Amino acid sequence: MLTFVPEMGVFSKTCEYAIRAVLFIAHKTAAGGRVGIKEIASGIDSPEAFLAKILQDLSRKGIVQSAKGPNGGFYLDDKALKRPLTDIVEAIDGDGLFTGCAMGLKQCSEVNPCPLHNQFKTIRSLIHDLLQTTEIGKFNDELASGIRSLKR
Amino acid sequence: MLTFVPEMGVFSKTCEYAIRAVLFIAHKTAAGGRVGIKEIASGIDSPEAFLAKILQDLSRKGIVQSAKGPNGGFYLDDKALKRPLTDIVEAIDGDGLFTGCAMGLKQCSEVNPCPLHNQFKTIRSLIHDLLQTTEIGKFNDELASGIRSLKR
DNA sequence: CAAATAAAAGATAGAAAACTCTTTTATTAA
DNA sequence: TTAATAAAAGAGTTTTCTATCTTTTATTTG
Repeated sequence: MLTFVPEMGVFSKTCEYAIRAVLFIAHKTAAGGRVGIKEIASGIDSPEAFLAKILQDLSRKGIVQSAKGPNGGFYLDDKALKRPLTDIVEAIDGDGLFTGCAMGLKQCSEVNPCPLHNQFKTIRSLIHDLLQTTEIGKFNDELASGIRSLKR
Repeated sequence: MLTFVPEMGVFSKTCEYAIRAVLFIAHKTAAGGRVGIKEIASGIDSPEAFLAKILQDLSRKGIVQSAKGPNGGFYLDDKALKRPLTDIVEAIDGDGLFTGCAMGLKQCSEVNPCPLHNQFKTIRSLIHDLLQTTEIGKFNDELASGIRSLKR
């Protein structure tokens, strides 16, 4: 019997944590300063050690900035604040969501289309446009005021 | 280092195979008859044993019909041919794609929205509408003529 | 400089998804 | 009624993804 039912979100779990963490860092450090892994993990309700690995990765890729030692932590420089959400998604999940075939065909294209090719082309580009036109810093105010949530 | 880059399609791999297999069975048996697992697996380029498990599951759930023994195989009755693609997706992946939060929040809703709630509500319902309004038998002609592909 | 702090790095563990193999059951037809 | 066929069922294995733990490196402050 096939008993598993995947979570099947649009993004991987790693990517979900990544987006939440980056938005959390963005609004927490908008006025300067840094925020530590403990506070981030509890602020977005994620496993601390796992999130540490994810942020390590994002830091290496320049999506977030970090500093070691006392008063250290994660933060975003001005450039990072203005990056689109696509940068996070592509850093973690790659571009499969934007370019892949819904039915898993390797060579699905205009000349060799799967049955759902045209419809999903539209949907994929909607998702891409949405993420591409949304800057990381966009939600800072709504997060500060509490009308948007990053946990639960 | 985080070295993995998930495939991250919209559906699980199991579900991709399921959709392709069901559409294959639909067009192969539109004029009556049955089609065996070997022919289906090679027709959609999927691992045979794994697909057998998936079809077993779909058969139990009434999405496809099957018969054992010589001249046995899989087929679709009239009712099954008219079912929407959502039935396949929900049978395999559940409804997480249609109802879940893009950022993985358990209680994301109108009153407790994640930053992407409104935008993804639109996208999720677009995907649902598309699958809900598309009957399994819809592609039979295009598949028969070869202008749509289920492999590669 | 020593102690404390905090992220980076390395190594490993656990869970879920993807996939395989073997045995059993049902059906057909010689 | 036996042999052949083909799916169903059961019991794995492998791979990938998610998560944890320990050690190291860098930075700050007393």
